[in-house]
Amino acid sequence: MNVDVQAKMGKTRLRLWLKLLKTSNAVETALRDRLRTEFNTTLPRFDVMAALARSPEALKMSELSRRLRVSNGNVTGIVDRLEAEGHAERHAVAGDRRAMEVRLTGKGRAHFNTLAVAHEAWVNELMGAITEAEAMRIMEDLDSVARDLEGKR
Amino acid sequence: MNVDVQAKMGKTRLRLWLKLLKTSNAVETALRDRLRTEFNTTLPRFDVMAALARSPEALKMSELSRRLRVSNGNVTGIVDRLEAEGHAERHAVAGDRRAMEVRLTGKGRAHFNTLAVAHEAWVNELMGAITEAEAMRIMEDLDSVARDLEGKR
DNA sequence: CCGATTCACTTCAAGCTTAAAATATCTGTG
DNA sequence: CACAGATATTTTAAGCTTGAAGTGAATCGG
Repeated sequence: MNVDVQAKMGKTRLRLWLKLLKTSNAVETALRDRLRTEFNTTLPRFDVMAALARSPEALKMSELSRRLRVSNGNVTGIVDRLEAEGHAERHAVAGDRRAMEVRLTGKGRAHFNTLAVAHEAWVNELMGAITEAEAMRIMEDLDSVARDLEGKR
Repeated sequence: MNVDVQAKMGKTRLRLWLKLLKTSNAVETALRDRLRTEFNTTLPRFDVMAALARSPEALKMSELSRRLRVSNGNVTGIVDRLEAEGHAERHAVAGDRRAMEVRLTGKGRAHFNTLAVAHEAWVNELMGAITEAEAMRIMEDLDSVARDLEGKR
């Protein structure tokens, strides 16, 4: 590829990145605001609850950390708060005294169901400008980026 | 639109959102890591320096806050750190004793130029899986979402 | 069985982020 | 001019996030 074309491509990718970041920040901010004002909770807590709700089994702290791609210390703090709210609980793991497993309480599960319905509706509203066909195509393109990044880690 | 088709569309948008979030988090995390390990700085500081470098005039704290879409208090902290590093400086604004204007120092401007070159190369590398044509199309789609969101605020 | 290493988790320090309160200053109205 | 309200910024409290250090427990090679 000639040098000028390559430089132009580079600028296009940079613009795409800035737009991607701006859009996802805007959507994320809207979701955070609504979780806070309507349900007095946060996105990290929602994410942890979602991981727990999706799993048929209780999850160990380290497994939560791995699935959500956040540090162990981070999970400690979020689960502390979920526990203080009565939405999750820690239990000892039989056979490994180092480990703790986490599960939603009944109250936590009920609360999450409410949150999840609202969350899905919000996302639909916020991304309403995207059609099914566009969504499919963008997902394919993003997949290629994700696969690429996966290799780098 | 019939109810089933609508529900399916909703799920597709939710999946798109999750993928968008995952991809932009992955790219952002890679950029943060590199800024930290290679230049001992952070994305928020880079963003503030970029805003200052792009502007021909010094910017007031409130103008930085508006452009970067972050709170006033946030800008106070970031500029404090840039100032401590010798990369930026505050000056009184003639005619308004409440206001402060911020500008890059010579050192800050030189440092930013280095950062900006590396940053653009990193973005190109991380988003290398996207072609020019794909980039243009995704940007159009994201624009429609952004315009939509703009109206809501 | 013992010592070294790895593993699971928590704690800590530092930085980013926000909303809300606090300060100081400015501006328009009577 | 007085003063009410608007503006510019900083401070504060709370939460999220990370990397690194710390604690205790499991495991593995000898």
